[in-house]
Amino acid sequence: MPGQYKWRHRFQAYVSRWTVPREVILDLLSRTSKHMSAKEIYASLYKMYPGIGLTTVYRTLDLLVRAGFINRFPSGDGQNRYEFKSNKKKEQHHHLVCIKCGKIIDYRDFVDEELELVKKTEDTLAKKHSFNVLGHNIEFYGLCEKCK
Amino acid sequence: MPGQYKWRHRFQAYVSRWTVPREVILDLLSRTSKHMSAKEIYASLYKMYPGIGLTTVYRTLDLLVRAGFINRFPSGDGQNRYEFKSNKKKEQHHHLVCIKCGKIIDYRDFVDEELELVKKTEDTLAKKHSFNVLGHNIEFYGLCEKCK
DNA sequence: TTATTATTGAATATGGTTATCATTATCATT
DNA sequence: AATGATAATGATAACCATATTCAATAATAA
Repeated sequence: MPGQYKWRHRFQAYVSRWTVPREVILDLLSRTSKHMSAKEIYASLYKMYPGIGLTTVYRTLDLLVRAGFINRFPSGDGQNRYEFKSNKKKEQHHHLVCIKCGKIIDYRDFVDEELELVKKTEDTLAKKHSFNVLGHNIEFYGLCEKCK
Repeated sequence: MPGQYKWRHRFQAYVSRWTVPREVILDLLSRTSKHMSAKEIYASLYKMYPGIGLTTVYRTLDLLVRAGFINRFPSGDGQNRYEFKSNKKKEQHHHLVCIKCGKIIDYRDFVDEELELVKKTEDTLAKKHSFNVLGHNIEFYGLCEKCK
């Protein structure tokens, strides 16, 4: 089965047991470029693994966020969405969110400038406030073509 | 009473009636630099206006966000927080949020660079995706001095 | 293979926010 | 200043995402 042991080693630095739910959730997120909610992830996995529980999805997502595998960000409609954290610069992006229909567009404009500023800000804030900066959310919101 | 008619004119471009709840909620937010949740706003106002309802607080906050008087941002603990939107450059800032205790630090570093990049990004995204950009959220998150 | 115990998942609770609807208050008109 | 149309309010209950509880299950070490 492809990917079965793909993340195992890195994952087990954070938790002791490698289980099917952890495997399939991480695998799903690594394969999609969608920004999925917990419910969507659950629904998607349920087809192939009818035993899986929504509770476990929430728990595992939380785990994956803490372990740095995925990003969690609020999507404006009251729920969080999750995406695989890529370390390829090509795939780095931020979000443009429609507050009416919820559509999310990834944008990659000014990545270099953004990353530079983000890095600089992170370093400065970390020093200045003795903060351990773990990540950031940058998003623009407004009305998409259809909704405005 | 100070502030009683302070916002009235600008406000009434968006709604037809000027009411006590609208007055006091807007007034409270304009006076504090705290990032208050709906519940906190309700609790704070309840002392002086025991008749006020939580429902109205939520409704009014929503109104104020849409009318551009205040910013709403998710604070990581599942609830939203609100802050008065200043047009004084001196007061513009973004947030550094502790994911453990919820502490929020306003930072003002690199404001010029940030604003420039934000402006540029907004313009580009608006054109490129026919998006009507209404605002943005920029926040860094991590662990504060006490929690790390 | 077995024992240990981390992990799971069903059920239930929690907590922020929203919808409903009868009552009340604002404000243009008189 | 009084009236009346209706916008706005607030109590209640519903809703929905997420968290907690706990008995059952399954992953690893021995």
